[in-house]
Amino acid sequence: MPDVSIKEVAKLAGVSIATVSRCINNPEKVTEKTRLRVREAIVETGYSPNTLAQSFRRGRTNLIMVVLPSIGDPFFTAVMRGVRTAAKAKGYSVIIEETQHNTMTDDEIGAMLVSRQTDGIILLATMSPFGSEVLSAKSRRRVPVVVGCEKVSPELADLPSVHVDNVAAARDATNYLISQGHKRIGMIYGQESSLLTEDRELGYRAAMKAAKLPLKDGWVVPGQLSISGARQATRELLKQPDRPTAIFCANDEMAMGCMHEVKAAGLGVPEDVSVIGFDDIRYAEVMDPPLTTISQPTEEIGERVMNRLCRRIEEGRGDGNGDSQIVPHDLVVRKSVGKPSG
Amino acid sequence: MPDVSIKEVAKLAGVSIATVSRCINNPEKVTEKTRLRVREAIVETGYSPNTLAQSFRRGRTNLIMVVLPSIGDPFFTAVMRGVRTAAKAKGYSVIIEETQHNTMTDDEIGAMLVSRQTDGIILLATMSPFGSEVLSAKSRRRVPVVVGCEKVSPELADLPSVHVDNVAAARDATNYLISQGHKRIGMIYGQESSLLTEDRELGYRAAMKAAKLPLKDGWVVPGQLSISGARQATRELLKQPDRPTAIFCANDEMAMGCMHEVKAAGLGVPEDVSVIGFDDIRYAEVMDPPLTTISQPTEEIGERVMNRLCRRIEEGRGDGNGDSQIVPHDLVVRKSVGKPSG
DNA sequence: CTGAAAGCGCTTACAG
DNA sequence: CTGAAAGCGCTTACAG
Repeated sequence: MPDVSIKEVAKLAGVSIATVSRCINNPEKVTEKTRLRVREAIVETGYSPNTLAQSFRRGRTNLIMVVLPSIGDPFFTAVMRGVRTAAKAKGYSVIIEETQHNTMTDDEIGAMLVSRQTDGIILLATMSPFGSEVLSAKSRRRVPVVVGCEKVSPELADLPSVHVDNVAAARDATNYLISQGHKRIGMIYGQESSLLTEDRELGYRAAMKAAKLPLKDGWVVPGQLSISGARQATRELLKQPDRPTAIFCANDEMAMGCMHEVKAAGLGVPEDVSVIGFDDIRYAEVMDPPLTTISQPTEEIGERVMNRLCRRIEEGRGDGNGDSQIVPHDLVVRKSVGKPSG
Repeated sequence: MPDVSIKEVAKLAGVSIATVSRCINNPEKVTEKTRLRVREAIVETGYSPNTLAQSFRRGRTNLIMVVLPSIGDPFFTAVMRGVRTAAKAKGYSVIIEETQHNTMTDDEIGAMLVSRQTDGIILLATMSPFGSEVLSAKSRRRVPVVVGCEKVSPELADLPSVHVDNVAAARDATNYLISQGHKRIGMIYGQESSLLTEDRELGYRAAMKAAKLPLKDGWVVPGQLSISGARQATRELLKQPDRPTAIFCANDEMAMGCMHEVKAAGLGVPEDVSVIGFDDIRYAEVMDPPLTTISQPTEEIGERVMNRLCRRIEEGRGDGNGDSQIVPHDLVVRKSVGKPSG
C-alpha cells in the first residue's frame, strides 16, 4: 500500500505507464476497454498517485497560503470558512500564517512568503510598508496575490482585493452614535500600522468632523486588536476628564474587553457608556448587553477572495489590474448603545 | 528569478550540481573555498531550491495535517498556537481540516486523510467509530498519527496522545458545584459521538453518584459544542419542573450561550442559576459574570502533541505504543457560581 | 573533497 | 489510441 507506483499498475494491466497516467488524467484519450482494465488494476493494487511526484512534475502544489493577523479572532475564522469552502471546491489546501502572534520582523515575513512553495497567497493582514516591499519584490514574481478584508496599501496597488468600505462603515457606526445624541465619542483602534484600523479611524474622524463635534486628545487610543489591549485602552478612556459617553471599538474582540472594563468600573452599558463594535462576530449577540455593531459578509469575502485567486492562478501569473471589489456592510442595532446620560 | 535552478548556480560557480547541493545540505562535506564560491553564486543568481523537487526527492512534504472539530472554538485556536510554534521550530507547515463545519461523512473523512500527502496527522477531533476504522486501516499505514485533547478511542488504542484527564476534571467541576451546596445540577454536553464530551459527562455522572444526588432525565442535554446549540439546551433545562440550580457546560463556548439564555429568561447568574464551563478560553474572564471554569494547558498540549508527532516521524512510521500523557487541569474560580437560592 | 550518474514517480510531446 | 522516451530539479551512493 504505501509504495505501489504507477509501474506496478501498468504491469498488472499490461499497458505502459503513460496509459495509466492517461486513464487517470485524460480518460477520454483512452479506449473504454483499456480504461476498465486499468481501473481494475488500480483497485487491485490499491494504487493512488504520489502527489509529491505530481506536484513536482506539474510545478504546482495545490497549496495556498493565507496571511492574517490572528486566527484567534472569530472574524477571521469566519472569513476562513469562506476561503476553505472555495478552496476545497477547487482542490486546494490552505496554510495559514499569523503575523500578529509571532510578531515577525519584515525579513521573516518575506522569508515566510517565499519559503513554502504555494500556488498563491491571500493577504488578510496589513503588511508594514517594508513588508509590502518585500512582498512586491520577491513573492509577487512567483505567485499571484489577492488581498482581503482591507484596502490594499499603495505599494501593492495593482493587487485585486475584496473588502467592505471600512471608511464608510466606520462613519456609519459613528453617525449612529451621533444620531443617538452622543457628542463625546471615543475610539479604540487597533495598532499603528494596520490599514484596517486606519480606515476605520478615518471614518470615525470624518463623521466627527462632519458633525462638528470636538475630538480631544486621549479619545483615540490603540487597543492592539486584543481583549487585554482594549481593556487597557478603556481604562485610559474612562480616566479622561471629559469622559466619552460612547466608545467606538474597531472590532468586536476589543468591544468585549471594552465593555467588561466599563462594567468593572461600576458604570452601566449603555446607561453610562455606550459601546459599538465592528465585525459582528458570533459572540456579539450573546454579550451582555448584546453588542450593536457593523456586520461584514465574512464568508462571502472569503469565497470571493479565494475565487479571484484561483482565477489568477489559472490565468498564469500576470499582474493584477488592482481592481478592488467592495462588499456591503450593515449596521446591526442591538442593546449596547443608548442615549447619553449626561 | 522564478526559474533559476541548481544548474545555473553550478555553472556560475564552476562546480557540479552535486557540490551545490552539498553546500546547502551538508556544508561540512565541502571545502571552505568552494563553499564560499558557491554561496556567492547563489546570491548572485538569487537561487533558492525548488521545494517541490526536494519534497519529491526526499519523499517528505514537511506538511502535517491537523483534524479538529472547529477552528472557530478559541480553545482549539489556543491549542493550535502550541502546535504551530512547535511545527515552525521543526520546519513544518500545517494544514487544518475541520470535521464539524462540513459535517463530513466517514468516507469523506477517510478520503481527506489520505488525499493530501502529509508527513503526519494530529487528531484533535473524535472520529466516529467508522471514521476511526478508516483511519486505522488506510492512513495509519502511511504516516504517524498522534491524538490530542481527548483520550484515544479503543479502535486506535495504539496511538500516543496528550490530554487532560477529562473525567477527573469534570468531576472536579461538578464537585465544586456540590461543595457550594447545589443539589440539582444539569449538564450540557457536546454531541453523541464526541469522546471529549463523553468523558466529561462520565465525570459529571460519577460526581453526582458519589454525592448521592439525583439525576433526572432532562437534566443532561446536548449542546452541539456551539452557542446556538447551548442556547437551545438551556431553554430545555429551564423548562424542567425541578429546574437545576446549576449547569455544567462541557465547554466555555457553550457556557456563553447558556449564560445568555439564563439571563434572557430573567434569571440571575449566579443568584438563580450557577454556570460552570470548561476550557478557560480567553473570553471567560470578560464574561458577565466572569466564568468559573476548568483550565487546560492549551499551548502545552499543542506543543507536546506536535513534538511527539515529530519524534514518530523521525523514527520512521513504527506503530505507537499507545502511551498517553496526561497534563494537569485546574479549577479557575470566578463569579459565575454561587450558593443555590432555593 | 568532488564529479558523473542514477533515479525518485510522474506527465507529455512525439512517433507510430 | 498507445508506447518509448525525455525530463521536471533535486539528492546520494559510488568512484576517483
